[in-house]
This record gives sequence, C-alpha cells and structure tokens, in this order.
Amino acid sequence: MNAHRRLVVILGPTASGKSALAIALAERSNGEVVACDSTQVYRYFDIGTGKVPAAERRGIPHHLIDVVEPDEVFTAGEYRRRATEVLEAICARGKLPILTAGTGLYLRALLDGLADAPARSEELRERLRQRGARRGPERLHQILRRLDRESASRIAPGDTQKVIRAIEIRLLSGQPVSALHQRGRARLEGFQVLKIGLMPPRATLYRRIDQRVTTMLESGWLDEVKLLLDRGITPTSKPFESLGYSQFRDVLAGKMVLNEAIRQIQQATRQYAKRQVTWFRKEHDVHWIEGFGDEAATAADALRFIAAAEE
RNA sequence: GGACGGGUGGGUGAGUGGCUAAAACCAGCAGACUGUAAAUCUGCCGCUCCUUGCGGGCUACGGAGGUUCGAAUCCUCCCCCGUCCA
Repeated sequence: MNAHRRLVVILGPTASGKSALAIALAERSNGEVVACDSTQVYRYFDIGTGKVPAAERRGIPHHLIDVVEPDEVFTAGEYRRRATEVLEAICARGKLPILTAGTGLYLRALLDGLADAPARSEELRERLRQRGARRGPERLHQILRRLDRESASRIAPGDTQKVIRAIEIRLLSGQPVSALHQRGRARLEGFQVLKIGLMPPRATLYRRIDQRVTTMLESGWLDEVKLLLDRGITPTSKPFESLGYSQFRDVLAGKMVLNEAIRQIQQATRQYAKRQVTWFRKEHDVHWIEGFGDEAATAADALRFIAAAEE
C-alpha cells in the first residue's frame, strides 16, 4: 500500500564517500540521512568513526548517530528497531530517508529482518566463555554439536563468538538455530528500496584510507581519545575496540609508539574495507558506481538512478 | 687485524643429516558470517605440469666447492651484518 514510499541506501566500504554522497542527495531530494554504522551509534567517539561534524551537514538532519553511551551494549536487533522507527518518522514528515550503510549486518537486519531469536544473555555468555577458556574452544563446539548438529556443522570450531551465540539461542529458545531461521524473518515492509553501491578501484581506495587516517589524526583524533579516557570512559568498552581507538588507547598508555599505531590503523582499516566489499558484493539489486561518493560524476549517476526509479 | 654471534620463503623467526617446499606469527589474496559485526572465523599463500593426486617436475635456506645413498643442517674457502678486542 505504501509502496510509493522510498528508501535510498548508499552502501560501500569505509572511506568510499558515502556520507558526502548522502548529503548531496539529501539536498537535492528533500532527504534526511540515517547512519547504518555500528560505531557511529556511540556518543563521544567522533573523529575515528567518521561522523560528519554538525557544521558540515549543511542543515541535513542525521539520525542514529550518538544514540548510546559507550558502555551500553548495542546490537543488530536494537538497530533494526530504532531504524524502523526513524524511517517511519522521516516518511511521516514527507522526507526521503537516505541510509549510509557501512555495517553489512545492520543493513541486512533492517532490510531482511532477523529471525525471532532471543536477545543475548550476558550471564549465559559469561558462563560459556569461561568454560571455553578453561576447556578450550573445541569443547564449546562439542556442546553445540550435541545441542544443534546443523549449526555446529556450519560454524567453525574456532569461531567461539558464533558458537556461543548458537548455543545461547538453542538454550534460551529451546530450538536449534536452523529451525528458527526456517520460520523466516520480519523484513522491512512498505518501502521501495533503492540501493546504490560505491565500489571505487581498490588501489585508490587504499590510498584514500591511508591518507584519511593521517587527516583524522591532524584534526585531533588522538586528543579525542585522551579526552575519552580522562572522562573515565572504560578503556575496554565496546567502541574502544573499533579501528584506531584501541591503538591510540595503547599509545596513551605508553604501550605503542605513534608511528606504529598509525601504520597499524591504516592496515587494519584496509583489511576492514576488504571485508565490507566481500559482504556487500552479495547484496542483491544494487546499482553499482565505480567511483567515490564525493565525485560529481558519482552524484550525477546516483541522481539519474533515483529519478529513473520514480516511474 | 683478532674473537665471538649471525646470514632461512614478502617480513619477523623456528629448524642443526632423511618424517622439510621448510614450524609459528605477520603481511598479501580469497571467502564465511541472522543480536559483539570497525567484531569473529575459514581457506590459499616458491614456480610449473597434468590423468587434480596424501600426484609429477623444477628452483630454494648469503656464494662457490666438498663429505654423504641423502645437507638449510657437517667440512673448506669467500662475501656480507652485529657485538667485543686491537
């Protein structure tokens, strides 16, 4: 019924220029930006997560940025709930939602939905994790094999994180993961989704990543990290695990020299970009553009694509 | 000039006669991933051939010789690097 409502999704690896393209499109088509990024949801982690500073947003509203405290657990399920609400609100205002998606899992959770599985349970995980630490990861995998043969065969014995989640689902819901998955997922309804994928040449992307890390440093990234620590934010909280923050935390603790940290951040970011590309490649119905989002030709291409979809 | 220590695959580095194309880690490449996802994990990783097999050939542990059925591993000489003595 509401198929006339549209949702533009811009997906692509880090540093491909999603934010710039989103703002450009929002200005031309009465849009608002919604971040689909697992790190930008955290407050105070600004420079390294690539949040566009308010002053550079050209008046375009941005959503799902700065929505939780650093010590809060945030998940794909939570993202889905909040994003669904935000999309409704934007449409109710008669505006066009434009999603900037770097976190493939969150995008899929929103668009395709998640199975009706129980949310994570910290105590259960803690118990399992301890057992894994004591008896080795193979032991956990054995437990999973007993409880849910099918997912045990799909999950590598070394992948403790996924093994624990599968055991958790089985224990909490009483059902194996495969059974839950078979029952389908609650996909996003009522939107015509227009996916635009940014796929700049790998070599150029990597050069940009390297350069962007130094640019971020010049704009005060290290000071930001220092401020976070001074403020008492737990150095082991989740956002501190993200690219750059962990390295700079070590620099400030005197465990690493700055040059080495920069080198590692650049390298880890390139590896991350590769993983994003691997994930997004499988995404269906994407209008791929082989350039950066901040290039005029890319914006023109994207606008043409959106216009063509109007009919 | 002398005394030691060392030179191993893109990097670090193990190996001190056969089980070694050579551990492990990193990098690189490819991939998986339905509530930690900027996370986590998996495969490949000298060259080459095919009948794609726990397959064949070639090259490889600074260089050149040698010992041995067999050498990254032992011997000789040479070249580099580090530390110390002069």
